[in-house]
Amino acid sequence: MRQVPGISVEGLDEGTAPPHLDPRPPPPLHAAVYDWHEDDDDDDYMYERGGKRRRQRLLEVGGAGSGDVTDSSSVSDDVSVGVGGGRGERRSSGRRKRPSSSARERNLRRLESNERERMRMHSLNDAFQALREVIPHVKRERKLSKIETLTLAKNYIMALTNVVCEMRGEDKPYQLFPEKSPVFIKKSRCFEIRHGTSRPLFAPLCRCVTRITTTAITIQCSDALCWC
DNA sequence: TAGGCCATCTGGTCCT
DNA sequence: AGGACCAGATGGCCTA
Repeated sequence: MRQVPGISVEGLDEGTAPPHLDPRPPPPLHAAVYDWHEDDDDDDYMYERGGKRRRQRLLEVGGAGSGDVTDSSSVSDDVSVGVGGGRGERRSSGRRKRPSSSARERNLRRLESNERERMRMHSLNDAFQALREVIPHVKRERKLSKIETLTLAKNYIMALTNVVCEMRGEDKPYQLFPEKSPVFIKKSRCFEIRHGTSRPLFAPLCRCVTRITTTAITIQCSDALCWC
């Protein structure tokens, strides 16, 4: 049984996530994965974008360190493919004018920025994982998505706050589980939260069958909506 | 096979 | 000025 401060939770297994869900980061990428080129006149630079797995494949196939990885499906020469841009701005060309610093300098700064961003996202994912581990939800045959994690955490906090307030004889501050919710959990889920209350409590927490007693909050779901 | 979810890259903007 | 933050773009993996 997993212990949560003040609350014990049943129905959570300690199984690990499937291999494909392993949150650990892959080894850092390096400059060879970029298909960026300097023209002879040293005025322009180009680079290729894409997902990590593709670049990892390119690393394996194209040879690390070559700095000249190519692919038949590569878009590095296809100027119709956008190259990012933030805050709603769209770029129509994959070829951009380089600023005053050299392409190599700029590429180095970009790599450093990428590394920092990766680390930032990894720490964010670590926080998500830590949150998943303290949220009571059903059997972990499937890892909670980020949106599910946030929604469940919010609802969990609200439900517990209501329980505490009710135990104190105060009004419950939160109206839980409105009719419409943007998040659904697709599989049937059932779990039980045990806590140390001294008197029975009953609360309609959602469309699920929910019962709060002196020792437990029991929630059973037979359909798609649960804690969302 | 389409859609969901995710990791990563990227450049703009904000903050210290 | 440099790093953090943000959101769009992209591509890979998985599941229904």
